[in-house]
Amino acid sequence: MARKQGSHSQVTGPLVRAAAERLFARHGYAAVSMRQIAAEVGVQAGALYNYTPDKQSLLFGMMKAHLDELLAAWAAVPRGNRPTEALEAFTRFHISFHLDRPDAVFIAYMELRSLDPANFAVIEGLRRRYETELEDILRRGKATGDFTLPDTRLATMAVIAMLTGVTTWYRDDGRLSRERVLRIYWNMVRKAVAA
Amino acid sequence: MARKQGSHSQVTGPLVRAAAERLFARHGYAAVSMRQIAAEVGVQAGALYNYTPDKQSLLFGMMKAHLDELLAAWAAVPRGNRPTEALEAFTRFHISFHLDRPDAVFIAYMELRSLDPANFAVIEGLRRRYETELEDILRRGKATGDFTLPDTRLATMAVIAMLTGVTTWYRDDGRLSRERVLRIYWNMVRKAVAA
DNA sequence: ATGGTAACTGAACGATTGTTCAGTTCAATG
DNA sequence: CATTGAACTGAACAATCGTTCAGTTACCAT
Repeated sequence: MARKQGSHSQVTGPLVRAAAERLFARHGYAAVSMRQIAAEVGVQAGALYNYTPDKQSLLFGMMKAHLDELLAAWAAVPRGNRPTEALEAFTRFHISFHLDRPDAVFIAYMELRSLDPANFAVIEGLRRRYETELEDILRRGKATGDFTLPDTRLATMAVIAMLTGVTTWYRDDGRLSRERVLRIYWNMVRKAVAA
Repeated sequence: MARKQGSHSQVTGPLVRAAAERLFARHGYAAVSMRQIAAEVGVQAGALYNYTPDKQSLLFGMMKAHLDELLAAWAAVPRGNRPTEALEAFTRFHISFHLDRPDAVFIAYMELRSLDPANFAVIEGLRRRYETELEDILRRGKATGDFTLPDTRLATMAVIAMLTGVTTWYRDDGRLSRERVLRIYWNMVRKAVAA
């Protein structure tokens, strides 16, 4: 046996990336073997190398794609001019985006150490660019007097940590609706940075 | 060659646990081999099995020790009666404790998925007990009217995530002193839950 | 001094790892 | 319908994995 019926790279390729993402998120990059990924796709391990030069590229590719998409999606979000409005937009965007992609988020935050130094530099740069988006909002709000922030960088990290934390406990079929979570978090953020 | 000069289990034992903790934190449980740990200690891989029945126990042991210590340390912290005082005590304790043990904290949060189901249940239970300490404070503060919290459980998770996030960026030789970080974070927490 | 035991070596084990590749089968083109 | 290239198998590769163990050495109580 060799090629399967109805097999196409346009079909198998996405399946490979999806299986890898799911498994990496569940068990961690180092704990997942190429054979496990292949089994999930329904293929032999060797076939994966039609879709990635190696295991590391599989990880790097999905992390880069995730961060590119994150930055692009935020760039497309309409936001008010005033810092408070921008901060609310960011809060709601960040939570929503992350809740929609729990696996990708988990990998992006947990598997940084599994990246080659060169790949790490790229991903770290993108992550930093995203943080700067929030930092800029906070800085503007501080300048206008809308926010009270002893240290803007620290506030940036604190808010991001708090928002990203949602992914660790939120369940779609849980006690709280998504909209309710968004509202409560926005309220906490608003008060935390309030003048 | 066999036994080294001056070798004692009281010396080597802690060295093994320290090396494992450092390496697990740096590269992840699955990515670290027993031979790497042994090399860090200056010993052959087989010698490690005088100090642990297997690799999994090494991980479980350090996570359990960490959480036991965390709960004991918090129990020993003097705190005021009023919810606001208790919350401040918790905030300062949590950050301080975590900044003192970056590796143990990292492992406790990242390697949950590397635990056997039985071990996971134990660790998860301890973690939950710790979260409940904060949740109780918030609940009391809500009852007395000191705090405004639409959802106590959500607030608990948000605050813990924010506080634990400190470990991802804080450096002892960094821009901000520890005391300054403590103060700023307490201010944000205070405002976030304020009535 | 000597025997016992604690601490360790070094080699080995079966299993599994990422990756390669010659060969096989299917889909699409002419 | 013949041919070509894409998609995949199945076996193999060297390396490494966690773990075991017989043997060797150093420490310590007697």
